[in-house]
Amino acid sequence: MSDTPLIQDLQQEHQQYIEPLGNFRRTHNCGELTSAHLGQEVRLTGWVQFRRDHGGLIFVDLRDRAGLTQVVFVPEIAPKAHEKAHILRSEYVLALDGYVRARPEGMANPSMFTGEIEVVVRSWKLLNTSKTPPFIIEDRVDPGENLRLEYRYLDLRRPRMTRNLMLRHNVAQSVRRYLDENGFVEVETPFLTKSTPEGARDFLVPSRVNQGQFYALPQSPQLFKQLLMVSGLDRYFQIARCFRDEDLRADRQPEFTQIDIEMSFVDEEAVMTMAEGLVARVFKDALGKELSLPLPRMTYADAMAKYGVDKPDIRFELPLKDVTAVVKNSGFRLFATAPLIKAMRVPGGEALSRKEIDDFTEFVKIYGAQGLAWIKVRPAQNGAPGEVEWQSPIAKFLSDEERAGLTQALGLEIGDIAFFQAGEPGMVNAALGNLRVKLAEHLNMVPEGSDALLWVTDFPLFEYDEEEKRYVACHHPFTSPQNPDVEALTANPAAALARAYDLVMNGTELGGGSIRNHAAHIQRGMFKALGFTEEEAESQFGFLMQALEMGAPPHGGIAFGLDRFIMLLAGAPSIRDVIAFPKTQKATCLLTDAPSSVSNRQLRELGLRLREKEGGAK
RNA sequence: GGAGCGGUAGUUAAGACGGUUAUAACGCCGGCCUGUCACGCCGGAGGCCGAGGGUUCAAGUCCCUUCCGCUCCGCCA
Repeated sequence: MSDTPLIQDLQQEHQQYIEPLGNFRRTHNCGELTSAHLGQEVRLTGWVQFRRDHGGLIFVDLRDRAGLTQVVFVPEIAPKAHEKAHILRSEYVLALDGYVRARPEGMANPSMFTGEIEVVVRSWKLLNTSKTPPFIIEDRVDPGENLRLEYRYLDLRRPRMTRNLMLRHNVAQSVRRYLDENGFVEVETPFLTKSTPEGARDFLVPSRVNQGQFYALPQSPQLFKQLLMVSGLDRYFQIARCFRDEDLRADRQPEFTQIDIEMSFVDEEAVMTMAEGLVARVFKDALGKELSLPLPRMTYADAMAKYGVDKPDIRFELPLKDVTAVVKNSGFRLFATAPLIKAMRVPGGEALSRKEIDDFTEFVKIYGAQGLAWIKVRPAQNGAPGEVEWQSPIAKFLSDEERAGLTQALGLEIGDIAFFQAGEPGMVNAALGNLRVKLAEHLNMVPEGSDALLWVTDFPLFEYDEEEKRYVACHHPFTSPQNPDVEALTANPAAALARAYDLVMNGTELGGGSIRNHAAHIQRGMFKALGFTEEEAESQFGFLMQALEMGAPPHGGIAFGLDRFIMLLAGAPSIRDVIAFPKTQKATCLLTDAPSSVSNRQLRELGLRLREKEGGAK
């Protein structure tokens, strides 16, 4: 054993100083005192952020959720308070009495909101000690994600995280105010509900009372909000928790929150106008920013053609161009056989190094690309002024005519690079569409602090699922087709368009919605087109169709991903940073150690037995 | 299901070519310090290099297995 007292010993030794709160009432928080409060008697509570013990003077930065205030222990003014202050350590909790005074000439700290003043302590009490925290409670250093999640309550003490949660609160309140003012009624829908095979994997909850049967946690309140329209509620909203048992991402958690909205007697315009107003209100309330309305719109087809994705980031240009017609007959075999060839001109990209291009080539392989063809346009080495030279692995396959065609189609100029992708349309669009975003970041083409919102409309109604060998709903199966002719739907599902719309912000899908099928026969046609037998449709969604037959009004709605919205507003790199207690990528909670095994007794009550091999119950 | 990155002191990182006692900063502990504010100065403690196995005279470093965290593909109506 060493002579140094253990940290725990010190903390325990200090516990003798702990006093009860008693009838102490704070008068201010730690973020609000300024020169306007000079001379006032104040009482503060908070945590010790930093202690600067000068032997004589002792300074402490006291922190609560509102900010920091410097408090000072002065031996000449309060000798007892000063003497005891030597025990203070990081994250000790205290309550103090004192008065506000100006800091001496030239001692103000302009980087603190409360930097003009300090609180001179007259007396104080220790409310609790703290072990030395596993990491410094500060924005400056990011500890590892596992530590942050294991000690989430400390992570949330960090100003950045506290700010995110408060922003989230402000947005939620702003949403509630706007929707309330516009006649929306907040209704809670069940968490224990029915599993449906369409869409994401359900979280299942075994029923004790009905053994062998399961509830599902809702992927969204979709069906219930439609039923509320049949109820005549007219305008519904809910800030609703949703659950999807799918793999996680930086912007995806298994439980997340939607701002869920449904309206009766509306068309697309009415829903989109209302939704724009909501978003503008949030921008104003939470950020103090004006959003100019109406928001721009783009069809799905245009988005895919120009940006390769259905949620384009339009803060920068870099459009994709279809050059299939220009080069399909070239000597480059890949071009000759590809169903689609697209290219993207990058102004100034000629400066990209071989290494950078190799990295981008690796990047597009993620999306199934075989490689990445490119052309650099430079001044000719020993040609006449203005004459250009192409440096490119594929230039030798291109005729003069094809080169002229590309130059014109892409608007190529000296200093540019153009990237090409050829193959199946899905791969070509994914590869170039994602490369576009990657390049814009790499070349700093994304303007700081600018936000670009837009609507994407006219989505396809169906998409073909290669695995299941059938069409599935693009949005969800309750979305109304633009052409309600059920015969046409089943005859040519690929051509059908949906009355659906997505709101996109900076390349992220913020929300999406649609006008629903309120006529039962059209809803039946949808199920038929999706390959449901009448019996399947009846057993899974019979209750919906029965409701539609009981005077369902025309209705539609939208749902926003609250977490993603906050993430964008806060500029957070991960959705975990705007959720108080998120899960890891393996969907576990490091703080509580969930999920965990349960006793055999609990399993017996549910009528469940685990497979023998591994991971059985205790 | 798959690809990639990471795990070294309490924390953040360096060390990677196999070769003395494994570094640094911050934090922590002790002392000094009356205007600091990421206070300063002096001194000190702190390590199963994620875990297990292997190769070798010798492994933080090479090989295999495995656990944990992150990013991405698939998946997410």
